Amino acid sequence: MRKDVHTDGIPVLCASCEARHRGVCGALDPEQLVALARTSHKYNAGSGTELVGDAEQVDSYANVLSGVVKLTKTLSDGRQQIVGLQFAPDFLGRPFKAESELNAEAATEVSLCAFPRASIERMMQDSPELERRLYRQTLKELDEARDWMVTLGRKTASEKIASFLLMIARNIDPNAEPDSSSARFDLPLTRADIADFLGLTIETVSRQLTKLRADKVISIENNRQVIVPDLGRLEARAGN
Amino acid sequence: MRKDVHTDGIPVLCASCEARHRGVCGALDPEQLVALARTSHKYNAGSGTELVGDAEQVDSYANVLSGVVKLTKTLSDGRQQIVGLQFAPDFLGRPFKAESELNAEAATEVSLCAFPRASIERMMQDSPELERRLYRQTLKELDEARDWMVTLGRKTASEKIASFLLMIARNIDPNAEPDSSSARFDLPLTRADIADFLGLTIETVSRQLTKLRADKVISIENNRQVIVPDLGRLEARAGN
DNA sequence: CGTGGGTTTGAAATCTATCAATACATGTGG
DNA sequence: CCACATGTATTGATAGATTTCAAACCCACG
Repeated sequence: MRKDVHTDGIPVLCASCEARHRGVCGALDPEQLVALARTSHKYNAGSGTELVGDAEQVDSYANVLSGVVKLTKTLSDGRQQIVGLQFAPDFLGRPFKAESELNAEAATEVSLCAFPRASIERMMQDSPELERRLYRQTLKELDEARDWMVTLGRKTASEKIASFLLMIARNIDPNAEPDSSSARFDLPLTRADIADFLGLTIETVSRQLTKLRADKVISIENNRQVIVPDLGRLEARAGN
Repeated sequence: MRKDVHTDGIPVLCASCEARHRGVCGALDPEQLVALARTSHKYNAGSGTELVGDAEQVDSYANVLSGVVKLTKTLSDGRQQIVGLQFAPDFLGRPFKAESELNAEAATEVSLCAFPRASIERMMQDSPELERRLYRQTLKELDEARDWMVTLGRKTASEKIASFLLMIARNIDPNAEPDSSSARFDLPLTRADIADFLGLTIETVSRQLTKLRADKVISIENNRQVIVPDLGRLEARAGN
């Protein structure tokens, strides 16, 4: 008896995985997927868990299946900066380098699908399509990093906050109606994280959020749930 | 008669080109090099020349052969941020995207070797080695961008200046003795450019340079030539 | 009901930006 | 070769934004 053609040969682990479509695994044929899945394991990590340490040997990469991972760098005196946020179905890892230059930490509860570094690097040799997907994600991350440099270097505190909220809304509004003019979501970051992302202090973040609330651009429930009734008005404050 | 084996089949255009060794062209065999060279042309551009405009269709990429190219982004009200600097033998271009998201401008006199976008993208199909070199450069740029985000978000004005001088010293000290403890170079950027790179004003840049000079960490001749007698002392001010 | 993490709010201090004037370099023409 | 003009850089005084220090608040949780 013939199995459904679409799931024929797809590992159970991958059957319902978002990364198989939009993520890097989309580059793999069923055979390769089986090979990779054999060495993969899915796991969850609580908010705050360190996934990769700075200056640490990295021997496994992962796909983000749900939740948010923050990438941070820390100066010797403790000042910290978030240099990247990863959402599902992003690939987590820096090919061609055994030692991490940054810290990866779960910003929320996260679910990951991890596989040995060697598996991916071997598979990259065989599958130009896989390498190309990884390359494209890196280009996307570079675009995002450069956009963020403008925010860090040239925007005011209130523009930074508005830009941040917009970025989050675009990445995690669950009911992702393409061009809805409103949004509602849970902040995946604490005030301290937001401060580290924007190059501000906790207090400044709090004050600016309060101001946006006072101006009725957003409303906040339980310190976490954000409602943006009109994304256009928020965008007008992002200073682009 | 047999030609010298090392230059056998190498196009004249490429014979003395740095990009053929350290740059992306190093990925190409002589045959491919000939094919690419046929559609390439070398040219110079004076300081200030716009090489690629924001939101402009891009139909050619290039290698930087000498000089410095700055990549900038501008907000609608004119605030500007430099989001990347490219030195020889960097590759200039953003594969997989027809429209530029930023502005590329000659920061000094530059010499470039340009080729049609289509040539490279076609050649990437055939040569995984070429694609890999481009991928590696993108990863390097991403690493650099993330380092710079820390500088923009978390360092003080004087740390920013010290970090900037160190970065320049590492990239363009002509007599590149690997681990010399001193350096001497011409600043490739004006005070205004430095300000746009660091997210500061021109006055703050000037004041911090003056302070470094007063503290004898650097000396400056003709506003351009910088001498760093002890790179260690400069590094100590970069705040890493 | 108290404890503690995370958040908000307030007042003062600090850093950088802004505004304004002066100095310096480079290149031109007399 | 010098005087002048122009763009660029330095220096000074003041204003403003964000940080720092401190205290109160709020909620989730034991």
